Amino acid sequence: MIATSNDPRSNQLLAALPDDEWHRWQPHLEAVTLPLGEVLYEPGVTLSHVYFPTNAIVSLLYVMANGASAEIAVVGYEGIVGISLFMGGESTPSRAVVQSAGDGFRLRAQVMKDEFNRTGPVLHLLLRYTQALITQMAQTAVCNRHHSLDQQLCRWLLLSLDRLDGNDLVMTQELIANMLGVRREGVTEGALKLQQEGLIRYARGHITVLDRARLEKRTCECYAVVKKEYDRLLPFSVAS
Amino acid sequence: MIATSNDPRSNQLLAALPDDEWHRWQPHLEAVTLPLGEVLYEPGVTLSHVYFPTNAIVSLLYVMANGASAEIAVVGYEGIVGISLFMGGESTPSRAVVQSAGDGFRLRAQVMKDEFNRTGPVLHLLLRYTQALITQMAQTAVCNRHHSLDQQLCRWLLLSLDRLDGNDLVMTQELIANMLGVRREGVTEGALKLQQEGLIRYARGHITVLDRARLEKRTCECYAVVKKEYDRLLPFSVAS
DNA sequence: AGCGTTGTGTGCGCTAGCGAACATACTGCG
DNA sequence: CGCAGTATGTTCGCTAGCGCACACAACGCT
Repeated sequence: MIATSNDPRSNQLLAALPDDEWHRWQPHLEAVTLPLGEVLYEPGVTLSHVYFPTNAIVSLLYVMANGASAEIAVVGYEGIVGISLFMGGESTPSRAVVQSAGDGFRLRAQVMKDEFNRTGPVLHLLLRYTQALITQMAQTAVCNRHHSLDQQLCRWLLLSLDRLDGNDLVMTQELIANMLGVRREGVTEGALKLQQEGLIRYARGHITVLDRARLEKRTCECYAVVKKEYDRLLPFSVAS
Repeated sequence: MIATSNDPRSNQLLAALPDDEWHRWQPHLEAVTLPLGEVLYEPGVTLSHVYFPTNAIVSLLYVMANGASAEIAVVGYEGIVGISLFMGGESTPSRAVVQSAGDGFRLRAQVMKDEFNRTGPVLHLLLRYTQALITQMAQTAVCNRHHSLDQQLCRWLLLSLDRLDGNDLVMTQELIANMLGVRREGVTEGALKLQQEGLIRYARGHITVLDRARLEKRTCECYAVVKKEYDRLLPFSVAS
């Protein structure tokens, strides 16, 4: 479902642009590779670009004063990184980090803002996307409050999988722990159970999902809520 | 800082409108009283109005399948309830409930959308507000993950206090527990400590904050992050 | 005055997840 | 080949918060 070449239209927001907008944007789109761990923006820093991942995944993380962190939301080929640019704040208190290496495109801040301010269909597309992102954040808050590490791990795997081509993810338990804001040992335990029951297989930073359906059964309602809302707000949205 | 009469301009978004917008809006603004517990919108239901609280406070809550709940964000005289209307989704998976009785104004959905689509300064004002709200949600997620019930209680008291005139809030521990998504007994314990140390005084659904400064010392960084971001994005914003 | 309702206080056993320390085991590099 | 670094597995004691049960006190209604 994702084009394998690095086609800008692999990003579903770009793909959803009407033809005339698309032709205006195209010359400004700059292809970028997004290596694991790359920081696309830091808290409080004015953004220079917005990013449209194609086959990369970007985490929006909040890092606390003591270094502990928590993932707020995740953005893949269905979205855009840097909404604060058109929302008007120019920066946010969070950090955007590449969670799964891949490619994407970017647009200079000024170009993005100019396009947004033309207030055609692009505006409504981006705002609907933003609402979907808001839902994801809200659900993350709920999930952090009420659900078990095991459930959250499943949710996280599913959200990542939805944004990837295939069933493999390159990801250590340590990194997952950072995203979820839990201990690495907790992730190890959860992953072990999943592996023993045959839902996933993993080894040294490489995870393969074997039984997606059972992952969905094990996770909390949060995954479905978010998925449904993305589907509703962005009809072209995330494949599963 | 808040006008005592029910003046629409007590709502800071309405107050921030340029004169010509304001004059267009004024005839459409309908004064409403917002009693404790009133539900302004339900998950998935298309909004009929947006609400501008003046001296009421509205909680955005997510209620799970099993009835447990968690507050996602809180809106007072600095904001607007029903952003999904102009964000394009028309509804959200969450519920808006009056957390502190008071007054406000509302605008019919169509009027709001028409105004938004004129895409003047109103658009940018509302989007900046939305970004502030996003920050609050993100920080709620982080706080739910990493901070103690005691800290969250302080944060909650402060956020509520910022949206009220004076130092009193009408609020039972049971309701606070629903908002925070914790047990009522936990809130009782936390509140007891605060009372013993002279930070607050309370009795049967009525809480008085005695020492705001020490509350701020006891809470986690989340409160300050949110406050700072509101101040930055909405320069007129929340008094303290 | 009496009574149900509502709000708060307390105790108890239980569990998930934490923090820390340490044990493997695989992998890539010199 | 050997070694350093990285990823995962395991243990142990500890604490916050949960679920449950119940006591009590204040309020407000008849």
